[in-house]
Amino acid sequence: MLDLKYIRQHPEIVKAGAAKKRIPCDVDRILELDRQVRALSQEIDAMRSQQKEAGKRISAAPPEERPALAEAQKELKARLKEGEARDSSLREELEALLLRVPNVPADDVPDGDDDGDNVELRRVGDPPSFSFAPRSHIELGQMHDWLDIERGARLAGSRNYVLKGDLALLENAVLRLAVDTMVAKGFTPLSVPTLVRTETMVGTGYFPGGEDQAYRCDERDDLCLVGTAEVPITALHQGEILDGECLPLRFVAQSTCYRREAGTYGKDTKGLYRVHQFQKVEQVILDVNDEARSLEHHQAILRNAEELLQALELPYRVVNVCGGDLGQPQIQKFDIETWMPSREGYGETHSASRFHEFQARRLGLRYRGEDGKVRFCHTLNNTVAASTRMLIALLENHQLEDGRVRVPAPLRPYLGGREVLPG
RNA sequence: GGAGAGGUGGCAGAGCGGCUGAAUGCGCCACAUUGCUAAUGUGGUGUCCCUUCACGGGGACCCCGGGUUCGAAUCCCGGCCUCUCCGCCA
Repeated sequence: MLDLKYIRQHPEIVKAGAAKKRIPCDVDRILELDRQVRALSQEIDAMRSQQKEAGKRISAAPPEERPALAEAQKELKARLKEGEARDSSLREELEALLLRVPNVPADDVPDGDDDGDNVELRRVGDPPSFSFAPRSHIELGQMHDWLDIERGARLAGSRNYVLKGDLALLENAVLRLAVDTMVAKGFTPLSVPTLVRTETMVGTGYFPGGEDQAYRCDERDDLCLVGTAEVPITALHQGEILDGECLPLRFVAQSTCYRREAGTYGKDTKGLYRVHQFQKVEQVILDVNDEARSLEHHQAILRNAEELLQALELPYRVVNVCGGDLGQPQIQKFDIETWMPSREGYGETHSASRFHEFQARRLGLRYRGEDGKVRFCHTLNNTVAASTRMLIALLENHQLEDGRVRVPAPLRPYLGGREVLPG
């Protein structure tokens, strides 16, 4: 959420930002409502002040005079009530609009309509050139009885799967490596709920707007399954005023991620690329309200992911996501796309975002600075490793001619020292 | 799931329906005093909105949302959460 004062002072910047993101946003209506709310609240405050004065006079008056004085206040009470009703309906409309105002993208976010306009920043590692016909992760999975998509679908519907044997172990190995790597960098490991209140989804910017992408409980429980651990981690300290001394907070958590993938029918229907449930290790940073530090963190969390990919010997590229492909909350986002031979291209595996105070403002996540002032935090996050897409990349990039798969060195300790799977 | 208790400022903990944005203690900050530290004394110590060039002024907030009342932290209803006991269970 943007500061209403900021919108009031810089309406053109907000409008231009929304246009760059291709997100419709009626800034003028917001400004109009803001004017009305402020004018009305002045009236209401004056009436309340009057009412308080009258209350004091009544309490000071002799008991026999009180009924008459109280009677005289009834008209004011009625007017106040009417004003408050108008006030709350205006505020309700204003709030609903404010929740949908997109964060203003950074200047170096490229212009563009969709992911086709994202700008490649760098490529690291060369896609493998095979001396044989490479197999897809699906073929490799079936060949070794590692992957059961038919039964996954029978259990849980389309876009579900079962990992078996060494592939199940490999999943755990990648996740553990990811967590351990981040802990070694000083991140605090968390184990967090994946079922959260709707309020938490709103606070992190997924709602309103992303309802179709989330699984929600029925009306008995006001709970949603998260699509990423970003949600519970970022919201961990919602509603708090943190001691500035304890910042930055760096967290890492592995969680199951649930995605409805509404509107993707017919897209990436085969294999593990687009599924309803997977495991992911996520890194989140909460820090003071400082642009320079935010930028540093953004580079750091991007680097953390790149280092992991390099250690796993996976070729990837980094793209600067364009305006039209950015979500509502982000200031800027860098995606990492890892080479996937079966796609004959790069597939998104990581997404590093910075939000400025957008999420913190919605969450009521603040801190007290050295000067004693209370400010909203800055938040950032990035993937460390998402299970299924990492498995695709590992199987397909490191496959051998006989269908076995080479295990990159950092994963071996988690697989009993094995250098090749199966084996 | 059944029965009870409770949610007040950084923490602990008072609070008759008006004089309570809130006693008191601890913590914290400033100043004073003392070789240093400790101890002691004095003062200060919430968040947010509107308004003002400024000094200042007005308002909201005692878990959240409704209600009663001229007036609610205080009474009533609903929700959320915590604790105790019983039941059930990984």
